[in-house]
Amino acid sequence: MVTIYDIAAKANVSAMTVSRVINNTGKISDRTRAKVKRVMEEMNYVPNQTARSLVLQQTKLLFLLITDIMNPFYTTLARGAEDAAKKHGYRLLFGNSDENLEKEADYVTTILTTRVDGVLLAPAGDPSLPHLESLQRHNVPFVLLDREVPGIQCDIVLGDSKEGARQLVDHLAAAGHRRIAIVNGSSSISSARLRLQGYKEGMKLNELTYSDDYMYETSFGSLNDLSDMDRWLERLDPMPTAILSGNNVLAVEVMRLLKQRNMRVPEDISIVCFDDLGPHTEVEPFLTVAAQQAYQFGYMGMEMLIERIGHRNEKRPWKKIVLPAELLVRRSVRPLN
Amino acid sequence: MVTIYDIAAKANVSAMTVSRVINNTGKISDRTRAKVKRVMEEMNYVPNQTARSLVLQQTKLLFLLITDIMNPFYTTLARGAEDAAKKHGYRLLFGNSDENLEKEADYVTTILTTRVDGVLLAPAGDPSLPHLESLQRHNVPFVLLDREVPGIQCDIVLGDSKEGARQLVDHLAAAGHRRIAIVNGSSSISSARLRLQGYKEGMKLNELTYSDDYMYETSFGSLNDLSDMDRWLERLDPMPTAILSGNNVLAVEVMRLLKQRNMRVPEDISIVCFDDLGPHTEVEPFLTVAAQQAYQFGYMGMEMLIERIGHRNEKRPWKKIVLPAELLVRRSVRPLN
DNA sequence: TTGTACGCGTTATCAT
DNA sequence: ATGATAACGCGTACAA
Repeated sequence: MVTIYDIAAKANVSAMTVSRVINNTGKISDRTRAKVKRVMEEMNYVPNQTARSLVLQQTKLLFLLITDIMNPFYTTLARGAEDAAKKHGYRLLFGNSDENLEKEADYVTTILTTRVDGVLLAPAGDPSLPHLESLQRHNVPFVLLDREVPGIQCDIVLGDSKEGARQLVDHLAAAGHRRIAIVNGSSSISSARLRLQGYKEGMKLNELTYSDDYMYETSFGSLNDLSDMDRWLERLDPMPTAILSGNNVLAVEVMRLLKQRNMRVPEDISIVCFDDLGPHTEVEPFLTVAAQQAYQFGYMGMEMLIERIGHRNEKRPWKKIVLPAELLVRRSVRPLN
Repeated sequence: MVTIYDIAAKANVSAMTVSRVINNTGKISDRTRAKVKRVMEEMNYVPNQTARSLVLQQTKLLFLLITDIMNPFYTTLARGAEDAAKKHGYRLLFGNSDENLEKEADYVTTILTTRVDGVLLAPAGDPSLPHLESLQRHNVPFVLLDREVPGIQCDIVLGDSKEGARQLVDHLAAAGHRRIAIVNGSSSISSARLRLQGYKEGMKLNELTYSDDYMYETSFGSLNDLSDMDRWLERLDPMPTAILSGNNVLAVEVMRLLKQRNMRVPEDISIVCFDDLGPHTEVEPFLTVAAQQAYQFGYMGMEMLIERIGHRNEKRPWKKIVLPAELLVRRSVRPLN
């Protein structure tokens, strides 16, 4: 490997001079600088970031941990995070926990041993607490995305889940729906809890009755097996006229199930959900959704993180950004009145 | 930061002994090992991968560079790559070139300075040549994905683009279509060239006439502006009855355009394309496609890469994997006979 | 303006 | 079974 010493020898200067040329620090005569640069070119020199990291005690590496790389919400978010990181000269390591605590634990180990400068992460849920405490213990700055974790104080970017869910219920109620069921992610996830809460409040405000039977809790990720949800739906009597889904992936699973049961959307049942389904829809977007600003989650979260890293010694107050969801009315709701 | 010296001091052993415990190398008495382990626990010791990388001359980092993080083909591929990397104890750095040569160049710089152990990449196109030569010059093992680059010998995973395109034409021809147009990615991309070639051969085999007017070349990424493609379509006389799209994203763009023109698919015009649209489709998959094994691209490519890294000194012959595309017949083609 | 000595945290080599 | 020393490639502090 070509090192600064090889350059130094060939250019008849010291390694220090080469270092200064590379980093544009200190005073260097134009002649020396030109000579060193020429030799670097000739020898195809590339600085060794590993050595640099060791001495500088910073890697210029950031880590983004998401929970579902197949979900367009997270890929769009990743795009925002990547753009912001790049803008500030950081590189981005990348992981996908699959809503799985053990995979998340593995990634935390990687994060720690890699000595990344900071972490942007969507935690798997409340049980992620020890993972986050571990990051804190090791002084790794992090910003949470989309989900709060009780017991952790930190910078965070959230969507307005409660308000968004209420809007979805309002929309359904305005269309004349009275029996509205909800399919939601795990109650160990703060955003799922808030969506449920917003749903309940929306029901109450619209003077609709809520029953626990009308709630089905599962995972936010893709489902391998729809039979359990099928049994839930089977038992409902009377059938709901509409279903609110806690996120986009679940909405698709619900539609898959309805299809199996030969029920049409929205003729037989209406559907709304949180999060949009990404730009690459085969046909005109169909689902009525509370769309979140996925790109902004990543972009703003990353800016917060880098800001925090820049002032890691000061104890600035934690920042919390709450992004509103936008109701996009499309064709998955049937007017009943 | 807690180092092996801190552990060593507290455990009354040398740093070397601590290192041996960590890496399970050499002979250590059970008593010493237990003591060292206990101290490591107490002090929350985490090995410093940076220092390790410097001395071992390997980072255990791999890099995946794709061209469109919003495209489900690539996210699925990424998932495969990640799974394979993890299985072998590697971590994965991640970049998104956006089909853009300059972004690609930036990432090559990152790759070089980071001293990753290997790279898995979908090149932006033939002009990526100098970037790949740069990797070769610096002895960075890499595996190409989806696209060949003339002038570069290396391991590679390809889809059978020619055969896939021919199948799509066959399917259209069998449905009675005679005027088939093609919307394709840049001809500087090998897979786009092969798809065009497969299309032409398919036309010939089915005794259909091909005219250059019926070919529209653009970028494989999302289009900001459909007006140019609109003018192309406008000029066609007679109108094609079907369009073959070079990939999934372009197919969606074509459908967006047709929608603007109030043309229905497949009633007014039929559409087929390369690549599927991912698992999260709002409604039942609609497009008839030549589906590629996206996950396998990533998984097998990663295994090849790691295999290559393990034998980087030997000069084994380059491997080339060609994955077949599978025709999935759905509802975007109207039978004309 | 340029150079010397040292340290970042770890592992390999050689010694005991 | 354990330890001392050097080395990985670079940047900081200080000296010249």
